[in-house]
Amino acid sequence: MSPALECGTPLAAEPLTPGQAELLAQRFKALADPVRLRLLSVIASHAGDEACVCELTASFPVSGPTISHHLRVLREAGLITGERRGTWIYYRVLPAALRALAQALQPTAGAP
Amino acid sequence: MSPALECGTPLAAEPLTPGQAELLAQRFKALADPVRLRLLSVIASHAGDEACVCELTASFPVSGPTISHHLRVLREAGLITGERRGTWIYYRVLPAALRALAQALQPTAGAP
DNA sequence: ACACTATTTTGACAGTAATCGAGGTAGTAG
DNA sequence: CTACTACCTCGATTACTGTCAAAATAGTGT
Repeated sequence: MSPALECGTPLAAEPLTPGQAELLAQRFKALADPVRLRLLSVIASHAGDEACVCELTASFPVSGPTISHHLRVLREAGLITGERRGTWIYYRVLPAALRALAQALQPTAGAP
Repeated sequence: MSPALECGTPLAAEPLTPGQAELLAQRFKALADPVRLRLLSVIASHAGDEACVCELTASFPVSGPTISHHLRVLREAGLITGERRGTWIYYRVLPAALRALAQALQPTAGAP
């Protein structure tokens, strides 16, 4: 899923096409939840740049299935990736995806 | 509303507090809609860095009230500001707000 | 094969958000 | 004051999203 991560369009340079807007909105929608933002930041700031689901579940006042749901949303948005090692599944963030979104928000990235 | 725009916390540096996450999510939620993203980009890339509502309404396949609704969401998220001049109301983006959000996404802004 | 743990999937429910039409407010012009 | 334009607010409808409990899947160990 999400073949190309190309959200590099600087929002303020020229009007987004409906397609670009749809794609960007999909990514931002994944960020538009406090639990998901915290999940992202916990994973990103964790030692080894990855975290096991069990650690995440323990850090939030929501049920396991809910954590799983949010991880899936983040995964399908191309913001994180998960890898199974034995009993546990470890998630890590994809920095390029975050960087691409940050770039899209940059006000007139290369304007004179 | 939204007294301080301080979203400068770099998501990946350390786990967000629930409060920070709530605040950030609120802003990202405003960006999580294709119409709003396009409104933002049309305004930002418009000559004079501002656009009249009538121009916006004409550029989208949605009704006037819907545009008005989206502009209100963007306004209440602190991303744009509107000013009445005679019959027309002109909106412009607040670049600092976008920059703050971009910064929050920067992966480990100043990590060694 | 069985029991046990870790994680996801499924199904249901409640709350929220996008959209529109109808009606209201503000400003301009005659 | 009336008519007209630009924009907003209100109320209703429809669609989506976050959440949980229950059940399914995957792996480990006995």
